[in-house]
Amino acid sequence: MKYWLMKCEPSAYSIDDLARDKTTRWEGVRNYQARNFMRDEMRAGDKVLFYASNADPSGVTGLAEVSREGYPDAEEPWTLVDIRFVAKFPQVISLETLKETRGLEDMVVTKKGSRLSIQPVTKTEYDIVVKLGRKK
DNA sequence: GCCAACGTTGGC
DNA sequence: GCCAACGTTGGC
Repeated sequence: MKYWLMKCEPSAYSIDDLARDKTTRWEGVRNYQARNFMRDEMRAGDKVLFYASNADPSGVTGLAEVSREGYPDAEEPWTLVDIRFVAKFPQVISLETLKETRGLEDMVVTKKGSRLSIQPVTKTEYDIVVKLGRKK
């Protein structure tokens, strides 16, 4: 079981869209490192922190999981996965909060200049964010 | 294989 | 909307 953070601009696709659709094809990733994670490491059932980038505020808006493992995009040489809606947080866990939270110091998304749209997350980090997300 | 130019991402 | 940081491209 692995844990991931997947970014998307809410103007393109939001947690509400995922809640409505239940599952979606994670199309359009055009970065080799992110592709390699999808192609080589993601497994069905892996847990996903759904992150809204370029948002107000940017942050984790909910949870998802991998519902279909990496399969080839129509456009070579890219890969995609499907993800399934799990939960929407009652409030966004903002990037600022993530940066201030003990235990998340090494989380990729809190690092300056981290543009990778699919990032590995440790179980510890995942659990901390889920705990934050469940708080009212 | 270097690296300048260019395009994109994403916080602010 | 700005622009720093980063990834990619392509000439050499």
